[in-house]
Amino acid sequence: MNITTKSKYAVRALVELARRNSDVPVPLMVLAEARGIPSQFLEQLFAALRRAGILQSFRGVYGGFSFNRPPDQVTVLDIVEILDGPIEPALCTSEDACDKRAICSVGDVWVQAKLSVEEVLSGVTIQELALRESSLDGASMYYI
Amino acid sequence: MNITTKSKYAVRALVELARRNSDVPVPLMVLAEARGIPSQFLEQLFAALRRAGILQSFRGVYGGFSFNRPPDQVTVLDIVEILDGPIEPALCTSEDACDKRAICSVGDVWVQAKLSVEEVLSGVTIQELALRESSLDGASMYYI
DNA sequence: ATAAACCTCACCTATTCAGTCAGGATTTCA
DNA sequence: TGAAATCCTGACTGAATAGGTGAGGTTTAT
Repeated sequence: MNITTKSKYAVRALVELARRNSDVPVPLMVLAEARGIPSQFLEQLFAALRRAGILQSFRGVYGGFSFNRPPDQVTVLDIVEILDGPIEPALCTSEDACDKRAICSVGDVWVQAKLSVEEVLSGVTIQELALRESSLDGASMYYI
Repeated sequence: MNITTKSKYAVRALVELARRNSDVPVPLMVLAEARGIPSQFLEQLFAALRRAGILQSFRGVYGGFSFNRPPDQVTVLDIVEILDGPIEPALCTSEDACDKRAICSVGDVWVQAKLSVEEVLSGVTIQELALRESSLDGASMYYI
């Protein structure tokens, strides 16, 4: 299972959400347009994130989405695993996928790759990404 | 682009090849059967590896494959890149794939993940994997 | 009642994955 | 020379996944 545009879109939208006033829910349409994401596609992703406990949603007028778990406690790995499933570079990484365990040491390589990706992605939170963007914006202001 | 069974099969077959006498070429059929790989599928993979300069081939009776580059100079990353293409966890990793560079810092995360995988896979050679297997075999002999 | 939002689930098209098939070219040996 | 063993090539295929779209329903504020 790869990292697909699902995770990519979702992370972008979540960063957008994190940068806004967290007191009021933000309509999905606003996030989708701000980041150039097909809104009906994003609906699927946010529905999954809500079920997973990352987001909360409010229906009706003045409805929208907000974080259920604070964005500094949501890692990129969380999002990837919810939307794209566990990272498995080549199978052999899960227990019984390979029948040649005893005679084949190749699987270790893929496991190492998996762990390495997980370490990177679990080390970055949505909050951090939002802050990085803010500092980018700030920097670019000097050039305007 | 993910890491698919192509790389997985190819690495296994190459390890098998590395463990055999390198003086004579080994028929693909032998490697395929030793590792449970569909032989016609492996043919495609080995053809690509030959074109890429990893293997050399000999036709006819007593033909087969042998390494063109010594197996301690062939990394797992080499194989993956030849057969499955460059590792790109979510695009944004290549230059112009993302039009939001200036305002989006999310791409950095995927780049980090990519680099991290590349580091792991480029740190392991076919020779090393072959040696690991030999030591596994040796160890298991104590229990027979 | 109406409009703004979320919710659900089915559907769809293109691409990729994991092979298979058919036949051809080259080399060795009898 | 002919047969056998091996590599070589390109087309094809069935299944799954990726990346959405569409149609309609439910909840809520005004």
